[in-house]
Amino acid sequence: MPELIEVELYRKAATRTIGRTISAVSISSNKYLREGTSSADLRSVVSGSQLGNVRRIGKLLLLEVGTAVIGVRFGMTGRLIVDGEVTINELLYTTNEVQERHIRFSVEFDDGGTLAVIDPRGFGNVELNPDESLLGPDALGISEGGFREICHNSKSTLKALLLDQRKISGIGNLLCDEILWRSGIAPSRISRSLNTKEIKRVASEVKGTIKDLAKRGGSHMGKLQSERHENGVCPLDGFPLSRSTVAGRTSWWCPEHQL
DNA sequence: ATTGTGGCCTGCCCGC
DNA sequence: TGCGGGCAGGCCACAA
Repeated sequence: MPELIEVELYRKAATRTIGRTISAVSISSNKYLREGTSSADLRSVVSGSQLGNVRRIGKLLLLEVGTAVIGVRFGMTGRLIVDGEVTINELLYTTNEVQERHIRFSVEFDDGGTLAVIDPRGFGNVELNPDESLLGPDALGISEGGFREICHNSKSTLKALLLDQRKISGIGNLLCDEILWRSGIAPSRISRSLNTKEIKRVASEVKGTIKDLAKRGGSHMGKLQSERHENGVCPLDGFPLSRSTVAGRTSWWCPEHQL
């Protein structure tokens, strides 16, 4: 589950390749290219060019090459390998073993180095010049006022809102449950029903939780994570956790303190 | 505008 | 020992 935290680590690792000249790109299969991007386009844009800036919006990694931008989405099991070094050693719901057949995309540099995406399940994709305007503000940069406005304009549940990358980008299912748990808000709460105090709390926990989990080692290092299973109990009050599907996603939450 | 469902694809774990 | 089924969750297409 590469969420904002993991993709930020990928971005940092990718900065090591800024300024290098690209000698070749390869893609495992056209299936790994997003609809609208062809391998010929990709090749013509990058051949002989230098890698420019490396940016991130939410879970989307952006590699600038001349005037073009290569967007990389990591799906559930994608990891970045820079010069043979795997950026993250442990990811949930997948194998962490590096297998050649799982390399989906790679950029070779004329100095012999590489930047590659390894993604066992292949849910990720590569897109040329992705429409960045489709993504909401990055979760780490969201302001309280901005968050209040998003809440007031939404008829959906808070869980659906936090996971909606068009409204706020970077939060995945695990981060989401942890944020809600720390905020004391049930996932099924309608966003518009939050009072000023609650909005303040959630806005603060969005940033606080991401920063804290980054320190703890990743999206899967939340305090709730170890109890996200049958018969799990709330680490805060010991109450049995509830499991339900909200916004189409498995949600674990404490009915005692999340209201 | 929002929700639900199914699909993509692989690995892991469980029960038989 | 091995096989099948269920499940994990990011993201998209589609239907309602």
